[in-house]
Amino acid sequence: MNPARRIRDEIAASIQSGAWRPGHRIPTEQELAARYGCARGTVSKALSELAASGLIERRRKAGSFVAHPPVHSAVMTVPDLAELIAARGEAYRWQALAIERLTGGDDGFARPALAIEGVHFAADEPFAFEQRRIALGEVADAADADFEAQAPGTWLLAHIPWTEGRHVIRAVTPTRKEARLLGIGPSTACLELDRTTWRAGGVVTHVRQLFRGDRFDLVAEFRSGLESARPS
Amino acid sequence: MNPARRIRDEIAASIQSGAWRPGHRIPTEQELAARYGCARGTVSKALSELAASGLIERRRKAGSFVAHPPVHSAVMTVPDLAELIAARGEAYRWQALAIERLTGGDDGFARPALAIEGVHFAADEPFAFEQRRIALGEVADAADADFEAQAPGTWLLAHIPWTEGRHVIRAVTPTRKEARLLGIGPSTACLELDRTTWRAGGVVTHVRQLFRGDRFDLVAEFRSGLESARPS
DNA sequence: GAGTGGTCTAGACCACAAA
DNA sequence: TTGTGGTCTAGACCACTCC
Repeated sequence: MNPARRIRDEIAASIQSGAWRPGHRIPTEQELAARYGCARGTVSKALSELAASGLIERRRKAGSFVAHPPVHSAVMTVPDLAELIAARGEAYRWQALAIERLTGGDDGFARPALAIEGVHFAADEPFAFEQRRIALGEVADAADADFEAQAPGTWLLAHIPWTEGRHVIRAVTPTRKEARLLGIGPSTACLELDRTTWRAGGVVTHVRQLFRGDRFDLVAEFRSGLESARPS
Repeated sequence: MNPARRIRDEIAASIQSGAWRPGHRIPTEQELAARYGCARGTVSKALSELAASGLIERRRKAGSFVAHPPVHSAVMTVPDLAELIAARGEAYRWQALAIERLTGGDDGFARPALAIEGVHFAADEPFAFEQRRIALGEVADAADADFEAQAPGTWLLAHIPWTEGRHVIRAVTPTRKEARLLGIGPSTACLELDRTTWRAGGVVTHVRQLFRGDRFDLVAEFRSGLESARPS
């Protein structure tokens, strides 16, 4: 077995089993190198990985310590809707309701922009209602895309990879119009997902998606950061 | 500047700016070492960090390539409610409604177990309703804890650090009883958070929390995995 | 077979913070 | 001042996989 991996995993096991409590001091790199019979660089690599995963905290001169657990950091996978629905084995369809070019006005979003409204369908039933703005200053190509044929999220994913962003998730009661578009009663709870997406400091797009509460839920997982099996 | 960090950041910038598209081949470690005038180990460290953050993919003999972006992996912070409310500057209070020891029966949860129901208050108004089970086989100490005085989540966080788990988030309409406990109308949408928590393969606790939709929302952020500033 | 990443070594120097 | 982590080097060998 990999020496570095072995050191890393044994320490991680000591922490996760509760044998080493938060605040516990971990042996120094030199001590570990002697104990495992390897070079200090190898120990350093193992401890660096543990620190990167948040399990331990390292301070110069003081040493390495078991970190205090973060309150809860979970990884949530927010799929592209077209892929999500296809993965469920249902037919996916996007229907644009309105596409408008915004040049003036001020709603806090950059101009010029594209404003798009539409509905995502799964198996020919409404699944989510979407309202989006795209900053043409950041994504000039978007002006030529055909958002009647392709959902803007799918297009953006293919053309603007590696963005940063922020979601806000809440439960809301839909407006009458929204309930009608989603084919639900006016008091059915909906999950609202607000996502703002940046690249290099500039806002690329903002989208508000409204899901039928009875058809969609989000899943988030938290692990100790290690052995990151690829989420599929 | 750190050579390793400099290499890492320059490559990351090339990817995030869109100059290097997904699939683009990155120079070999040897080429980069020559270009930056440093040892191959330094380059290797930089590329390993990029690979760990998911920005690139490395294959032996073939080389390193810009990865295809994950659909969306966002990090969600799920705070301890006592801390969350204290951080808002409001008074926090926990009120237990029922505490029961389960020895028989079968609801899919291990026995013996503790079943707890209660309400979290912020500024003396109901904030969330909670139903929880704790597996006493995994957490024997919990039998002696005073869950009238302290919310079980707070106790568990202090006594069982470093767990793994899974959240399911959805929007629901509360039952009459739940609406009454939360002090809301029966058609106010609520955010439901179902969390199962493991340690070493065994389920430690399961909790269902119901939040007033008008008082609570979740935030999740996605970055490129680098320069992880600690979420506060 | 040959090129690439993966890992390890032994040593060195530096930066920083605690004592 | 001193102990600790942080980083870098030059070299070595291995493992994998594409050709």
